Amino acid sequence: MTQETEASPNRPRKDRSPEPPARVRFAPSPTGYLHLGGLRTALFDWLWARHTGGQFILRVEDTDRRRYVPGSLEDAMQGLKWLGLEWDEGPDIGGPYGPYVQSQRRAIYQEYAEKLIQLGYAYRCYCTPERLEQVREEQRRRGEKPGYDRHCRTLSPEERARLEAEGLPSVVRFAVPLEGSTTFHDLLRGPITVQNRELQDMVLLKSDGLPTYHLAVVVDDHLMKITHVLRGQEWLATAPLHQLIYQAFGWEPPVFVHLPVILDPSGKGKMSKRKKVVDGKEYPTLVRDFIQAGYLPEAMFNYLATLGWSYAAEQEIFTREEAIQRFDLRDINPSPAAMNYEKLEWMNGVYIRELSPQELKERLIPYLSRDLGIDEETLRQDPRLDKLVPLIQERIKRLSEAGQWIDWAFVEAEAITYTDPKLLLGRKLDAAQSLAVLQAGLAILERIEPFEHQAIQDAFRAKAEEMGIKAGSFFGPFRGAITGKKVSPPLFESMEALGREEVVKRVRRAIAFLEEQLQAASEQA
RNA sequence: GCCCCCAUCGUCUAGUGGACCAGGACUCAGGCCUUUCAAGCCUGCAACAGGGGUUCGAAUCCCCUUGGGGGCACCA
Repeated sequence: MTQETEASPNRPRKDRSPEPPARVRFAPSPTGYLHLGGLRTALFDWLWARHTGGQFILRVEDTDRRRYVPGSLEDAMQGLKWLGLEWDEGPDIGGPYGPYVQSQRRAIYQEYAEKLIQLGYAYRCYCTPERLEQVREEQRRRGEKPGYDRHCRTLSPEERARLEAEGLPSVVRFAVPLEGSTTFHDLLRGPITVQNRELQDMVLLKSDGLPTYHLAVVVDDHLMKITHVLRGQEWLATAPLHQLIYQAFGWEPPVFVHLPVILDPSGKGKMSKRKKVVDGKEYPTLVRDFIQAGYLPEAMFNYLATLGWSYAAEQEIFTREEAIQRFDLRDINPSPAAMNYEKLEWMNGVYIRELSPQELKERLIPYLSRDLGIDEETLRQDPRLDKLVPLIQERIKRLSEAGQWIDWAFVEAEAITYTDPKLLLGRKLDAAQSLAVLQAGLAILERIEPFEHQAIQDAFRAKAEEMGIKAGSFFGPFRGAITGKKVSPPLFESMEALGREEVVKRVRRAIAFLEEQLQAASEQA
């Protein structure tokens, strides 16, 4: 047994001092169903929490009431649970820093917004959406960068008092320094500096009293003692603003980790939440659709972890525990990664083959029930399924493919049609020869004891040799007769699973069909 | 348009100045096995975007160009 040495390509990366327990959160907004990018962010969050022995927190960022999609929070929680990402604090289980739903924290944000105003880092703005749009329109026309013109930033106290007395609705905006620059640190990219003049006086508190993301995320991450903020790269541009808000409050910012976006399979463009169509093929992007398509959570876990991170130089397949042990935020690749569905499929196949047949059967049942129209309990009791599952285990890549491999076993003989004229013909055999083969085989099938795959196969091989026909050619007509397909699970095991009665019935039907064909052909001649 | 980020086979990646005429995986091609289809095994194709530096030495450090991505809301 070779010990893993320093020179091994699978050695752990750099020696690093152990990290203190981290507090990380996954903060979905219930504005749509959970998609792959969100799930990967959650996975990295969870991995880091578990690696450091810290906490993984679920927080709901529902501050946009207009875009709320009913059921999306439940969808996100289901998706996380499906992948095995259990959270330590969250809206459903509570925790020491609750509530974990932002819409229930209004008063907190208002208090902190007020504090910023008092400190001079924020101001009330009374501009109407119409005026804002007009300003942007003019800026665009002049070829300038569109943005708020800071009209209300310089209002005199008297003017403010007047507008306030009129009862005008207002928002709270952050007062970005007019000069200088702001530097924040991204764990993967190092220090990033931007000129303050590039920044906007973003809205912190909306006129409906709810905060925007910028205020809510800073306040909550601070109050909830979040140590590492993992989020999509789309937040990189506003990170300087967040840095300024931390500074204004006098708080220590967390470690920022902006994760690279996941690109669609073509490699160009972020994967959208909708199903992606590339080269005429439709790909799932929502977690629920991946579940429907029959991907295993352990395969998805493994695959997703390799999108932007790698376990070891020469090992693609690894367990949850191994991932936890080696995962390090510093090893995340900052460049965007394209989703590779073929590799996911391959990996899913690997995990399917690793399952015990019993386990696979259990996982297959919901899909088979759906696709075959048979209720789950009936399927569970059906002894044929126990024989069939091992036969398809190394043939399916997704659970949803099982139905089309074994549907023939769950229908009446009459439902098997032989409309494809080649279906019942053995390789290099004509109709008459194939008929003779079926008749010879039928005689065996009717009386062979026991009705088991090895015995049947031995008898068939002997008969084929006797008739001077290659075994493969001899078997072909039976495959067609019994399954109605050119491609099927191994023939003799399939026969055994179906049982003598049904097998004989189907072979007889096939013989009758071929006889009819030959009859019609001779009449025509 | 402006700002920011990124850059190794088609794709995911290993690689942190010499052990690299660049390793693994998916895909693809060929072969073996074989009752179809798979699975498995073997072999092969295939990359450091380009140009300048720094250095005895650069995939690795710096600059420019090019390409790709992200962002520019009272959305997150």
